[in-house]
Amino acid sequence: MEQEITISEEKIIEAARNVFHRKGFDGARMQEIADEAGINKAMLHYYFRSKDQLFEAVFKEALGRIFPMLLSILMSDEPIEENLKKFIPAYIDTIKKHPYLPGFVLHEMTRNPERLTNMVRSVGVASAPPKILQQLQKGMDEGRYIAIAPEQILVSVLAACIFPFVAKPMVKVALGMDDEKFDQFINQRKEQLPEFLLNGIKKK
Amino acid sequence: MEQEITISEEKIIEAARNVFHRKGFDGARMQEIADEAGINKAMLHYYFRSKDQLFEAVFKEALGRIFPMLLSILMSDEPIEENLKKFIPAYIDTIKKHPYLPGFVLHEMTRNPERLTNMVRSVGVASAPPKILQQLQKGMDEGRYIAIAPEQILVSVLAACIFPFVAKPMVKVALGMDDEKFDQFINQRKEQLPEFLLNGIKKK
DNA sequence: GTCTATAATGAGATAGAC
DNA sequence: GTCTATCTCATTATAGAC
Repeated sequence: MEQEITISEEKIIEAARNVFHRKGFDGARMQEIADEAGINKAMLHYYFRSKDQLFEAVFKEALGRIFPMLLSILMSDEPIEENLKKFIPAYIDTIKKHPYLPGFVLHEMTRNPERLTNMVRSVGVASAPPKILQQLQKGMDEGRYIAIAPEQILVSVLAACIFPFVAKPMVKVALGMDDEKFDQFINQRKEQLPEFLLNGIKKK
Repeated sequence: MEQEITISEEKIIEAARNVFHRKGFDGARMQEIADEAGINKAMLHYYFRSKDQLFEAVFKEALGRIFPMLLSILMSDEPIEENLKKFIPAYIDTIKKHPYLPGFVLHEMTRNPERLTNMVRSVGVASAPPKILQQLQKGMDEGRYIAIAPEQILVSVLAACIFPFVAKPMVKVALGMDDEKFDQFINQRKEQLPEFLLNGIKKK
């Protein structure tokens, strides 16, 4: 019997993830989630009580997928070159598996920024100064990197990884791609992005 | 009397823009738009007939703000250096005036990609090959630029400009900024981004 | 053109049988 | 645990007075 629970609960979460990721909280319908899970709408309430709580489960799961990735780049002890060459392809691969995840999180954060602030507060992230910023600063002081605020570089790195997925429809139209071409584009990006970004940091 | 029309209509559009940009179509409430415009809910329907049509007006306006900017970078005849140095600060300035616009457009495109496809089709954009891609290719062929697919560079440029606004809450938390600090961050970005991106393109 | 009141519907949530 | 039927409320949309 216990297995039944986990099976249904897992089916529900999976369906809810699909629907919430694509449509956001406001656009999602409990009926659609139930249909996608192949069960009855009442079951959603049996397991998760309300739409809010079901959403909360999906949103926390999403943060749980994103934050470790962010922290791994922010806090890595490795030199930046190795860090980016390892991190960027891994990051892109993870997003490929859940392509709607970044847009979902960004949209829901915009809709309700306090939720994020509260979560961070409650988890009590010590918010240590990211090591990657220190490393960038050091490289600049030593004249190896060009003089750009480390924060600007960091945001540009994340932007370069995440944005293509958030803007997929726009990219497809602007560059005349179908889904297959877009997938090739992402694979190419995995290879070429570290090179491009590192080249941007280094002094001539 | 005619003036009354345009005044009310303008007030409504402005209120609808504020609400739709922040909450998206699904999260927006006609009541909230009416309150924000300081008029009665019924007036919204008098002027725009339905929520769908009011949204359509706001969405078209949004595309009308974004596409000219995109085309101006894509199709500029100027050398890339001048193009980026002029375009990026101008782009960022425009977004600063409507900070929720990019997230709004991206979210609504994800929610309904066909709308975009249809619009582009109906406008019949000839979709000429972007000149900036040709210029990048030329620079590579001549050995001035590093060998990265021009499309990857183009998307990275757009990402670097747009992403900070879409991810504002995340950036603020990750880097411990308040609104004032974030504004300074954006101003700094306007100055430093062209430098960083051009450095990324150029060969050592 | 602008308002109040109300209709019509959609969606989250619950009751209760099995 | 799972389903059907139903309740309740929020929200879009309209009717009709002024």
